[in-house]
Amino acid sequence: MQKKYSFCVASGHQQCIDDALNIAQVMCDEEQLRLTPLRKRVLELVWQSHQPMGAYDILAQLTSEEGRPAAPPTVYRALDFLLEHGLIHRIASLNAFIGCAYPQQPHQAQFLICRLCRFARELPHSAIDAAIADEAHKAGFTVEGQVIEVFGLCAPCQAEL
Amino acid sequence: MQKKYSFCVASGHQQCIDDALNIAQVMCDEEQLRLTPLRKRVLELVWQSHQPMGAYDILAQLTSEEGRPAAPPTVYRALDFLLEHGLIHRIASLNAFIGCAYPQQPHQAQFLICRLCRFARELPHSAIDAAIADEAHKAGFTVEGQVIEVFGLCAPCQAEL
DNA sequence: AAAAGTAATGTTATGATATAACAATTCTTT
DNA sequence: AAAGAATTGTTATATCATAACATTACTTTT
Repeated sequence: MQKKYSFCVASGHQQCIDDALNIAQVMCDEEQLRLTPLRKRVLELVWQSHQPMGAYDILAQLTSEEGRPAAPPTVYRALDFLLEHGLIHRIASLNAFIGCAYPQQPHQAQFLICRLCRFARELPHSAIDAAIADEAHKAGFTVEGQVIEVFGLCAPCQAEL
Repeated sequence: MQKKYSFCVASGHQQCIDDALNIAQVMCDEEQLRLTPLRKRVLELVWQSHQPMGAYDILAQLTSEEGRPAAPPTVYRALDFLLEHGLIHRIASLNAFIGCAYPQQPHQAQFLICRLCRFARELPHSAIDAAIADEAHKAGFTVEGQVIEVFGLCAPCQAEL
């Protein structure tokens, strides 16, 4: 059964997957990048849910649908490609990966992750960026990247308690 | 040779270590916690530098100074104790641990980490917290914890380029 | 002070995540 | 068609972390 997500339940989560794949395809076409069947399939698997997915979960899915078992480098290389071109993000504190909600422009992601349903919501260009830039500036620190992962309870899960 | 850190070079880094151990001792005395020799030694090792340190680095140090080799659970249990009581923090994106600069009051840490010298600077109660609280509130999200790790170049390292 | 109970540590094994190195294949260009 | 480059397959291993149970040490009760 397909898990339902409050924010995509109207159009159906399949729409999220289709959109992500289409955008990725267009982007790769434009930038002369090769969105191979493997890379596309891994991206699709990552998008199967809005919950961060582990590399070995992806591996297991690939193995189950191929005749032969896949090996870790197969998955990690595809993930590296997708990360490098901003199509997915890595959630460091979960050792997991999730589709990028805003692949159009390069950015550092920020997530609100529910500890119950594991839904990971990506915040677009929020005030958090500005606060970080400000703190870094005060310290004379040049920002190159960041890991922002906020854990807690999402609104729907709180309502259920 | 002892690595020098710009912000503690005046008093000497040994002062950082001594302070951290003293504060930990006082806190454990007050709260009836047992800062055993092992836990104290692990805390001291974590404080050997201002760079996040891996569990297996700590393990290697312990092994080299004991007659017998130490096993991973020995270190991880000590780290768990120190984490639980706010004496150290974990840097998720580096799988590493660092002494807490503000163990007096419970808090969620935020770090500026230099990719060259690996110095990890902990920011105390910054505007970043407020921005996160604000964004979370807008999303109806209740914050329970957070991982904030900013990477880039610290001021001294930029000056050297 | 001895016994019982609890907390901490030792020990062995294994789970979970990730990468190195090289071979084979496929795609692209010449 | 051949050469070169990129991708994927394959084997092995590195790295990070915990489960499960035995032993030791500390604390409380009697």
